[in-house]
Amino acid sequence: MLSTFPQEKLDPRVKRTRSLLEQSFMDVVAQKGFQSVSVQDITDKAGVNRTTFYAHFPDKYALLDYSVRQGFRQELEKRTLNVCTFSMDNLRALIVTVCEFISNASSHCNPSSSQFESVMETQVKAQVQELIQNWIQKLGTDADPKIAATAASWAIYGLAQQWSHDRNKKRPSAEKFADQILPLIAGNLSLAQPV
Amino acid sequence: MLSTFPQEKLDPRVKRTRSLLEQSFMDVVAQKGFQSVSVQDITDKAGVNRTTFYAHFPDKYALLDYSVRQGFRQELEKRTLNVCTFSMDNLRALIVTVCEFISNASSHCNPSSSQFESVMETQVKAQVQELIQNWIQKLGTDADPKIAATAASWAIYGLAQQWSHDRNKKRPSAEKFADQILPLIAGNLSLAQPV
DNA sequence: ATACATCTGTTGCCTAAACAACAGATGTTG
DNA sequence: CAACATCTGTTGTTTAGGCAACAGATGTAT
Repeated sequence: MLSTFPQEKLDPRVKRTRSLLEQSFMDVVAQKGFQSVSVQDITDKAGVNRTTFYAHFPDKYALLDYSVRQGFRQELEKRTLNVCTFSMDNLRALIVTVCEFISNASSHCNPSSSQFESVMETQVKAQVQELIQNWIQKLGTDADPKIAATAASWAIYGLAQQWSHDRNKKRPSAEKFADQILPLIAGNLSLAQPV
Repeated sequence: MLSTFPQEKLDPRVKRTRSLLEQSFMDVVAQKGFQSVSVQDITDKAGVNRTTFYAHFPDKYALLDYSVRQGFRQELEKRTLNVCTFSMDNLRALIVTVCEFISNASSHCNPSSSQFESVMETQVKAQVQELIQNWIQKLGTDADPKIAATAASWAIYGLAQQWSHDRNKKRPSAEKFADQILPLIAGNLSLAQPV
């Protein structure tokens, strides 16, 4: 199994605790909003001691980071995009994944603070970039992987965000939208000049 | 809060582990049947170390006991039958609970070994008896609580089991059936002669 | 302003859970 | 039968998590 995100073998207790905190965090944030949630709220709902929280995360902002990162990672794993090589179909699937992830997050989270959106952007872009860079390197073309991956990840995120903010009745589905911008993004990948 | 089943304040880790084992046990038994399931199967699915299992239960038979006991207890708690006094409505609700619990268990568990049914009978009857005995004692009538509760719990379980085994198209709903046998059971309670 | 409550990080001590490794039982397959 | 695998309980050691208690920050209502 070669994965872009090789998850080290963690103590089952650690996996369990983090998973409990993450799930509880999602629930309680959806209910009270991010800012007004306390560490106590999170650990109470998770059934975990408050001290244990601080053994894993410095504060609730770090848990926000972690949750978004894990959430997006799981979406990639669902579609096995973490264990594949480049293809137009996979690139298309990646774009759809980003669109839907942003869309779900902003609808599900209440109210979507700028805190939240900033973390979303950072984490999602970082993972998209890492994935694409990995694709290009395995292709062995003469494009500069870092340049191309950066451009593509920013473009994808920007377009996906614009799409998700679009409240127009005629907004296309995520799939249609992905088809529409696919050539543009693919261009980013192949046209990047090596340094 | 006066409850028939006062649950001591347990270490959250203990509650969590037992709950994980119980849930995993239900899943894996429904899938492979009780006899062919190993302790390893249970702990693997639960994400718990095998050694930890033995810290809580001597063997899988003990977990079967525990799971059935807890399962039925939770059904009682859902309907707040663990924190109430006697009334015809509550007695009716108790009968319905037993009927549905047996019915669900035998349909959900695959295949329902005699092991399993025997444990069901023991655990459910014991709890029904305890509950009814408690009701009678609080009433302060001259009926002998132990005698009456024993008779009633056996009668309820026997009738509920017969009802659940009934494959007739005209079998009444649990509620209708409870109405039907309610006078008979109530008679058990009031007519028990003191020693 | 001040008293009261709640939240935040942090510490030291204790207990539950993970893990590896063991011997013995059971069980299948050639 | 013998070789092999799998399961069962058990032990000793290490690590994560629970808990009580702390000082300081923030907040809020009188």
